[in-house]
Amino acid sequence: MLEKNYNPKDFEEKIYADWEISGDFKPDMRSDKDAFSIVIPPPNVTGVLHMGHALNDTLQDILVRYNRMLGKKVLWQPGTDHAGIATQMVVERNLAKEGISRHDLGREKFIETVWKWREKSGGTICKQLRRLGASCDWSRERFTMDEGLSRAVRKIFVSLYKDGLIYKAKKLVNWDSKFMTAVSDLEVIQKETVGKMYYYKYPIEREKGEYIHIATTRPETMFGDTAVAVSKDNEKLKHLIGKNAILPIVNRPIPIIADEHADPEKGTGAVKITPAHDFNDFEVGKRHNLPLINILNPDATLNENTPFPGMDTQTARKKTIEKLEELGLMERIEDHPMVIPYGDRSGVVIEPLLTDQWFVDAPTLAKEAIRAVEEGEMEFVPKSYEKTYFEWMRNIQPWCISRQLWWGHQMPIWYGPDGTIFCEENEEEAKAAADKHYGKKVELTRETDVLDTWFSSGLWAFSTLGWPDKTEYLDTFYPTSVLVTAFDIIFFWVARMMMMSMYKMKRVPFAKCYIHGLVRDEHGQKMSKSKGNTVDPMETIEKYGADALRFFMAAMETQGRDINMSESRIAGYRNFATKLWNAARFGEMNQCLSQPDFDENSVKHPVNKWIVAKAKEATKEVTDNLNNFRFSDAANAVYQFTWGSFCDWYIEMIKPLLYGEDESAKSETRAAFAWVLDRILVILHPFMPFITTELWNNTASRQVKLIHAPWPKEEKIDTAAMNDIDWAIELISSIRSLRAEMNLPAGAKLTAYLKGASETSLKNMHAFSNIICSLARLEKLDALQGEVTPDMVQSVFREATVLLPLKGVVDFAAERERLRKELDSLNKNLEGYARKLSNPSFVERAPAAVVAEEKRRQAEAMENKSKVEEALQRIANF
RNA sequence: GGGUGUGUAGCUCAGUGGUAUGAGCACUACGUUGACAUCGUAGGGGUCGCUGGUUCGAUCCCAGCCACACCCACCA
Repeated sequence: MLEKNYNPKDFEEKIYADWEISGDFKPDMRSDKDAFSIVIPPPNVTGVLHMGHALNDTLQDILVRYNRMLGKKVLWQPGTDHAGIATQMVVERNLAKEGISRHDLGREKFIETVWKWREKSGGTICKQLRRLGASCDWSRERFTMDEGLSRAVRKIFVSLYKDGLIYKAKKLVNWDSKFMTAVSDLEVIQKETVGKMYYYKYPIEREKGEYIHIATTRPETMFGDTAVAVSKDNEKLKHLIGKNAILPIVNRPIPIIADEHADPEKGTGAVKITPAHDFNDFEVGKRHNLPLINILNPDATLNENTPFPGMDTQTARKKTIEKLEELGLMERIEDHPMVIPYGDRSGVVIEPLLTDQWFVDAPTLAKEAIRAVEEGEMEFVPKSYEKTYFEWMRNIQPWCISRQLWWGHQMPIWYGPDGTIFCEENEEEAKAAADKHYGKKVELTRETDVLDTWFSSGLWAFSTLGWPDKTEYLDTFYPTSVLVTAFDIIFFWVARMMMMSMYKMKRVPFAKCYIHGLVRDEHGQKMSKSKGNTVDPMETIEKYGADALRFFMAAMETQGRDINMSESRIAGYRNFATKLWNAARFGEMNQCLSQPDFDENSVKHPVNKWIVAKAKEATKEVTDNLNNFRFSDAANAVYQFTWGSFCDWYIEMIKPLLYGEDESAKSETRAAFAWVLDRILVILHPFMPFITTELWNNTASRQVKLIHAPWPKEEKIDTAAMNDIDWAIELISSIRSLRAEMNLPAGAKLTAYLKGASETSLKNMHAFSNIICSLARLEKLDALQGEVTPDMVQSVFREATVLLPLKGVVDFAAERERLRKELDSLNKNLEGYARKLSNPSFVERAPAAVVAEEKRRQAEAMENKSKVEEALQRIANF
């Protein structure tokens, strides 16, 4: 017996454990059906589940469960990401509590500590994914730092290096002074701030009283200036070109050069050029062969190339200004809106810094990645994201992959005594290569830099399947079927996976890429810890059940839009689960048992025929929409059917049958009920796996587990049977509504009321009374088939127009006006139809079906016109 | 500066070239009839951002405008 109340906590975890223990998430490798695979976007090993994961993983689980029920070989490959900076940060923070820094431990010990930490705390998010119901094959769980994946990383790295696609270069990079590492462009967040613009002047060499006026937001960088640029078209300043300015305080002469970078309209028209600390200036420096002077230490304090070694930039800025003021060179300071780059993890200002770093030749790798999308080998859903992807890929810059961290994949690079680079997959090979190169044994030192986390993530689609080994899984599941991810990760991950996969596998990593939005708070604000508007999915699950949260995510997921969190809506879907639970209880109480040999096509009673047809219609809608990644439409179809058709109408309509005397109708109805409930459980299962499984297990003894139950194949839908009752429902609804409008006493029979009505009104209700008779039949629910026709319902509406004014409910004049307007509009339409149909080119050239449709519409409009005229006629009497 | 998207009921959002059968929540009235008050029945509530154009007909297509959001690049 089912419990009286739906209480998800009673069974969700138990059911999940059963699936996992029974190996229900593992693909059936012996099956000859198609493969379907998804690799999970690996959450950070430090992560805890947030609503974004809940959305992302719910969508994947829906696809995975649906395809599993289609009988395919399904693999959902799970795992976590080592998340270089994030993880190192967490562990360092823990150490700091004990007063230890990573430098106290040393590299090796520190890495050991990270591994230990991961053992202990790294599994949180995977546990939480289980709670959500994610049907990943956990036996295949991977971690980007696993030996297998690390091997893949080394192999790709060496291959890229040997193909000349990875190189070392001294370049200006984004430097994070907190972690003291380079970061990629993507890891830099630009933030709007109101800063200051400083105006001051540099004296001109050997020309007393002559100055060049400079404007800058960062005066302290002047010690790295190696030129001042002006535009050659700048009439006011071009006479200075070729002369030298004297850099104050340090009294270093620097040339005044002509460069198009200097915009005469901006600032003072003259730009100080600091090639080692500004990306634009770096380019100017290259054009003019300027020296590069680095003025910063790795921790962003000034170095010995400045008068203020060891000082942080803010203090140095003040000092510089003071000095300039003392020298009488400072002119003014203004507020200035500007954008300052910050590290996305560290939150500190990112400094452009000149260092040796390693780069991937992204522009070259991007070519194939672009082509694959252009030629449709990989499709974005929604398609509009293609544009974003192309835009980024076509303007891609070399990707800085080296990080001066400890936690991550150490680069497979060894240096010989003279600095010669040996890039091999392991130390032995590097040594061998070095021996060969030098003709003798030499000592090698390994590069200490580690790789950007996204380097290993880029290989995820094939490294998790066993590459570089040839494995059955790689063979079966690569390329994967679809990648599901949020738009903010397109550049970080999707683009890199595409590049890496096209490079090494020569095939796309996934056939489709479904992009969803972000989960925001209920007012559309981005969720963030600092705003305090985050909602913890675990708490939501605790309160409403995982099914309710999942269904919410599915029902809200319309392609390409962000989702606003709404607790009331989640509660609504919990209520939906309750509704289904109670419907199942109703079935149980009425002995509606699933019958194995039941043929749903053999039902006789109109109500049963109707619900069977409706169930098939809903199935088709769910199927079609899931095939097209239309999650909300799919979820709504099953919701509407279950609540709107099955619970609201079917159950009410079969009560007289179940409580009645007709035994054959009764047994047919019981079986039909059970069949429909089973159907609901099947098509709802991908969305609400827990409650459906619980009901499946408790309403009958089953041959198959619901998780493996076959998804219904395409079915013929008896539309005639469906229409009969659909019309009846519309009819009943309209009559109920009418009753309310007429203020009938509660419980009064409409027929009784009509008996008491005046002759005149009854006269006008000829058609209406027909419907009342139909209603009477309906309530008995016999001989229903074919009794209620669209015409009857039409007449209800028509007659209502007349009836309502009678009772003073509707304003007569307004009603007349409305009808006149309708008549006008119909006349206009009729003109249009007539014109179109008398146009020879339309009649001759348009497809026959279109012309027929036009004629049908014309006929319909004519009919409507006469009805409206008739109504107007009648209304005229009142 | 470049790009993308959004503007529909009180709120959050679906949707469509043919009178908006819109959904959930909120609201109002009535109702504890034997699945369900985590419920039922009914109701109120919309100039579908503004202005033009195409069309017999536009909320939907096109153009312009207004407002908002996001992404990319830059600002000495």
